[in-house]
Amino acid sequence: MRPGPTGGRGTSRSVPAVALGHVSERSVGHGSLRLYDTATRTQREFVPLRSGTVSIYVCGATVQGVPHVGHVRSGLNFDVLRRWLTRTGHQVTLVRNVTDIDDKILAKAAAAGRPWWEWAATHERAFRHAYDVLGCLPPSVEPRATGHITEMVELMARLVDSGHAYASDGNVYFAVAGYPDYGALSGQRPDEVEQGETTATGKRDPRDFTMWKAAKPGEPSWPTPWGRGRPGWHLECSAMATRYLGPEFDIHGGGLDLVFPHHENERAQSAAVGDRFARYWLHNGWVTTGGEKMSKSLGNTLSVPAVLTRVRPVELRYYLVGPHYRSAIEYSEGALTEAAAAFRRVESFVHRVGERCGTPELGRVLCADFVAAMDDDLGTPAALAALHETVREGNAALDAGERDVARHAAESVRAMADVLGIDPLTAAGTSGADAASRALHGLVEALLAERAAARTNRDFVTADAIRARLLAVGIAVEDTPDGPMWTVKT
RNA sequence: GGCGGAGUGGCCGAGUGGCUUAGGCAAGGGCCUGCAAAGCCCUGUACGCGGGUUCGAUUCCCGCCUCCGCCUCCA
Repeated sequence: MRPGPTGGRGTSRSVPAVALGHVSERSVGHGSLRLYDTATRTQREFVPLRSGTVSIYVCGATVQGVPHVGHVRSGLNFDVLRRWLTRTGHQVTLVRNVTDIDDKILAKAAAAGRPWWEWAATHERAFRHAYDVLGCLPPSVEPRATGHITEMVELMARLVDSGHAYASDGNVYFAVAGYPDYGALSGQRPDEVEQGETTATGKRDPRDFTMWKAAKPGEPSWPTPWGRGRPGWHLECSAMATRYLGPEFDIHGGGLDLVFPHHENERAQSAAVGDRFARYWLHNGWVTTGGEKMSKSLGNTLSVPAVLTRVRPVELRYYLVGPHYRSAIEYSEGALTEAAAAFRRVESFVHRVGERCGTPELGRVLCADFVAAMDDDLGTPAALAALHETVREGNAALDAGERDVARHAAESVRAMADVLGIDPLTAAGTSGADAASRALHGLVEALLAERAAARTNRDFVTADAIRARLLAVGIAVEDTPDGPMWTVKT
């Protein structure tokens, strides 16, 4: 627990009646966000290149299949980063690329007997839908690899001209020996490393990696000064990051597995032509199943659409955003269910306040503990603890009839939840204000009026029968000092 | 072989050289309630194993065990 100027958790616990005394308006632009930088293996204070603006490049998906919960964790983690930066007064530019040309896409499309571009487009839509439904704010741009061949060729030309790359039989390789800093990001020793694309024989050094692959019969290709071919994975991210964010930008993110070789290679390509490239490198941890990394070969039982048949989107988001972004998540149905229950506690608090005090606004006031937690390398676990403390204080205030305190607590809860993308009143999968909902509302209210009459007459048999009948169709009724509340159970 | 991560109470999941030993879920007791539900209060003393440093270690150091990731496509 980081002791803050207001005394931290101890203060809020011992003086619950002044629950709002421990929250504070975040002073915009004066934060002290610290982020763990993979390149230095330390937490560093985050200072953007240009004050007030932040540029982020996140490696998105290779759109070769249906997204699973591991894929979207990355998108979610960086969405939280983006929301926090925005909330603390930064203008954020977020680039999340789409790799739409790649060996696996070609192979899977061929196996399915479909055009590669259709296969890629289909799964790109699946990914975007998954991100959307889980409440990821849209990136500033989602560049596709195939749309940036020109930039890639330009970058390769610079590398070839400066002697950092060479062409051989239509392949273009990066010469690792000419870049002494190779390995610094990942901690790998170049001598111990052997790059994967060794089937090609034109390499001058086994450590060299492929930037561009020579055309093969039946595969798509684009023209270059060294012959037709298609881009390698590493080249495209360097080209697209630079295209949209310039030669130097603030944060480069992605999954832990991308550190080597992908990000090491990106950095080498860009640094070799004199670009400073990313200033901070952030990597999120894995979602594993049965102790093993969730790989694409495990089938689609953990695809996002499959999991969303069991919990609501916002509940899956709570599950994936709750643990620290750098720790591993061992996926389990039990833990997912617990996360859903934890979210519902927050949700029902906001609804309780709404029923009794009017719908709480989306507040601006955050707990000091919440701010401290988020500034500490996006400490979402401690941030959620602060949020839950506020829920408890708000519930207590509600029980004590202190409506103003309760309403303020709910507004603060909404503000904190919004930073995490789980505000119960706006998050995906939590609303339903259409015509059918209004009709349902009228019907339930009519039955509850009957039940109220029965209760007044102390005819509890009838009253309980009405409640049981509603419950049987999935509507739970709870009596409160302010009258009955009902919710549709999901 | 090279590089790196992890083992916390019934479960999930933070964190820390001792202090009010997060938070959630589940459990037990209590308050409230026609009942139920929700809510609130209380309870629960955990840190893989063996050494070492220390007044004191789950937290630092050494060794060991187990598990996992990257080095090939991967969020």
